[in-house]
Amino acid sequence: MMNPDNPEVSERLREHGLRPTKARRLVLALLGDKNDHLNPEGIMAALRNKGYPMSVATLYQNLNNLVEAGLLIRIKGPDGLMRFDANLDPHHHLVCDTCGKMIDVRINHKTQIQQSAVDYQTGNSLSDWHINHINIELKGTCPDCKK
Amino acid sequence: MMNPDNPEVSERLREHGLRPTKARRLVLALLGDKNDHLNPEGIMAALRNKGYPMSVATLYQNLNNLVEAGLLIRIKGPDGLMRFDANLDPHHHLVCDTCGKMIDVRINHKTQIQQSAVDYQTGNSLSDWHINHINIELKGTCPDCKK
DNA sequence: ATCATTGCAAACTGTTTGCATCAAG
DNA sequence: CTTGATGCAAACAGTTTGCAATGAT
Repeated sequence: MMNPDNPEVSERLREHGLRPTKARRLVLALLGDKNDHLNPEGIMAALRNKGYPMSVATLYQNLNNLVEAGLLIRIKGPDGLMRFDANLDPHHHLVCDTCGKMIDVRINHKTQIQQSAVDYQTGNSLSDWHINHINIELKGTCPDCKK
Repeated sequence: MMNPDNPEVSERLREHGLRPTKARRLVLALLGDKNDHLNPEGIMAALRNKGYPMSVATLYQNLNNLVEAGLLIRIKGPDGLMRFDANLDPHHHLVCDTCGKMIDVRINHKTQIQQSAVDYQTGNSLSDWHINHINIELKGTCPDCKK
């Protein structure tokens, strides 16, 4: 993982109004370069393995802090558990039904999607709503699980 | 709600290999004609209001039975709680960020979406995956909350 | 009569909170 | 030194499970 002692990490935290404590630097450094969409348990396990155990309370508190500060995005995994994504650019996810792996994808058809969407029962357009976000989740089988 | 004593309800249950017990008929009848995407608590409340209280255990057991039997679809609400949908046709959802209302929408651009999707980091196509489901969630503000 | 279903209470899982100790500014 | 962060343990919410009583075929 990226070195949590890297001044850039502390910098980023301060820029977003958070004290650069050890716990935050560890979490941010771990998620910052990996793109694993870990859940809280996975984060704890990863940090424990690297010799930096952290209490559940601290982890959850800081995950909430980091999300509020805009340094992480909270997403829902296929199991319904929260996962955390350090990729802040708008993007979507492709999830493997078999192993749960989740990768980031880029999709460009937002406008068309929005235009083609109609109320399921009436068939009417949705122009009386104000749509501000489109979230696309692809599901399938990853290359490894296809074998 | 649709009459839970309607023979059609029992029929549907039997067709799907489930005994037409009172609990199942009530849940299926409630969700069958409404399109409210209720969560378990909401279902219990609705049934209680109508004079048919049901224990949590029974409700959850039966929701699982009905989903396994293919009579209901389990979806995740914006709050992360499960909700249940009796609309079995493929469709998507539009959720109000303010009040949580959730309506069904029809979207026709599956092929284009699938074709335009690329791995976020490599930019490569996803042809090494087998994609079998696309789930689109629109978020915004509903007509009532816009006022 | 048999076997599934109900419903209570207890277990469980993931997440949050209270509070005394500890660390950052 | 002051204020915020940590971590334990206890609380919490939603869901599941064990089991005796009950209901469906």
